[in-house]
Amino acid sequence: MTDSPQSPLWRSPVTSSDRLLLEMQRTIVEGEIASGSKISEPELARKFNVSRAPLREAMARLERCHLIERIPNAGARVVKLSTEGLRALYQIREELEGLACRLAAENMDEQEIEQLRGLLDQHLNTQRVREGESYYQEAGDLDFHYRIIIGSKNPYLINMLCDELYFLVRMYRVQLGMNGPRVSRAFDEHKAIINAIANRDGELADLLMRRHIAASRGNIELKLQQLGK
Amino acid sequence: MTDSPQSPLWRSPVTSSDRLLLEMQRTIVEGEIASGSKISEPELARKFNVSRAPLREAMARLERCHLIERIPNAGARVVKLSTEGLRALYQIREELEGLACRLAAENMDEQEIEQLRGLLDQHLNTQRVREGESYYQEAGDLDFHYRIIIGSKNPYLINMLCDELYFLVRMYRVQLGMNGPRVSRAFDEHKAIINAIANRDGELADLLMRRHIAASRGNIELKLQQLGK
DNA sequence: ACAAAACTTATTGTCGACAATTTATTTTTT
DNA sequence: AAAAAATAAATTGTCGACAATAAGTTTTGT
Repeated sequence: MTDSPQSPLWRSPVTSSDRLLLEMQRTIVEGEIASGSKISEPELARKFNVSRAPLREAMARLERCHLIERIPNAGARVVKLSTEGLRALYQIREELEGLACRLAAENMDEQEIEQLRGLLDQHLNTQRVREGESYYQEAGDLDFHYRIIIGSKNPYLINMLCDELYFLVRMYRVQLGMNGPRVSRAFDEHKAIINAIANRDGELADLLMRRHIAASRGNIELKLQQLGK
Repeated sequence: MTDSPQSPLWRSPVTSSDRLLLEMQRTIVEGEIASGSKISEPELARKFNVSRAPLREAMARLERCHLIERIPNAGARVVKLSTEGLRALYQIREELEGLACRLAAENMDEQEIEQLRGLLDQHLNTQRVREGESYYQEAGDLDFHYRIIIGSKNPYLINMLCDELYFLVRMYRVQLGMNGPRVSRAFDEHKAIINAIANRDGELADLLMRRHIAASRGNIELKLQQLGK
């Protein structure tokens, strides 16, 4: 129980179903397989040049991170994005990442905190160089959140957020094109959170992270409503 | 995304791996397969009279609810119970069930609340009849928590708590023999929580549930330390 | 006698084929 | 012609066998 080396995110993908999982996660998050479309096992098995055994194993893990939904004897579909789904997802995220911040303020060592600061500076630079490029912003933001979650040192929390929920979070952000004007504001919020953690003020870090995520949710929810649905 | 009919807890177990999952969950939680022992696929396949395909599917889902841990090409082991694990588990539980209470206060309809009250009365009776029988207390307590979680109406929350975390919770309680003197106190706490939900006071319900779970954790942690480890 | 390497054994991961179930199409009935 | 029943096609779930990897044992060398 000391650490959680189960998902292919934390170890190199040794087996064939590991590689499949990573590839399919990317494919679904990026929207290359349309949201809501049915998944044909024989078709995908041909496409990826594997048998159905590792494919089904990968699909079981895709279900685990809420990217597909399976019905026995009927098949699997890619999840549909919706405002209610986003709400439900971010309710959990607020709660769990708030907790992660509180625990990170207790459990992160000085070196980890310093690395976190470094990460923020680094992202500030790439952000200046590449104005408007949403990809870097996206990746940077995720790095930040991941490190804090890992800093909580709670294996279950790490597993739930990084291995399960975050793929859906990314899917919402990618498919709604998160290149908005929230860049610099998010940066300031990140900075404030780091300071709270460095001061070992878990309560404040918790509060700031909740607000940060709530703001992010509002942003995405707006986009979702603009797009008609 | 409206509801979550995926796990065999929410639909009747149609497939062979469904039945296997339910049986193995019970087996592990009750301790019939020793904590920490290795799981042999050929052996279990013979024991349950199935091929390895559905067995492996069931094992993938056992891993999801943290009852076993798998290492690629090396095999799977039943999880070991530990004080650190219990801590980590209950940290999450406090947070998520607190949230569940808050949401339940918003989203449960009058009928559900009434049923919840009925459940509590019913458990009071069986408890009086069968003094000291820990099984009924256990089942009753779980029923209570499950209903509130479902009352939150948040599919992700329901899935995470009922389908993933709660098996481990039960495993800790069962294997440490939770027949303690906390019976009547837990009953009063449950009553207070229901009242808060009925009054639509989500904040209070949240607080009371956190305390309730913290008390429960303290109880189990004590037992764990008594047993030497 | 101990350490390292080669070999043997056992377990896991993957494959192709078959059985069971669902979905789509055609046929029958009113 | 529309609805229902029967049939056909396709997809999912399961099986037994093989290949790849890891663990256990014996052999070899210093």
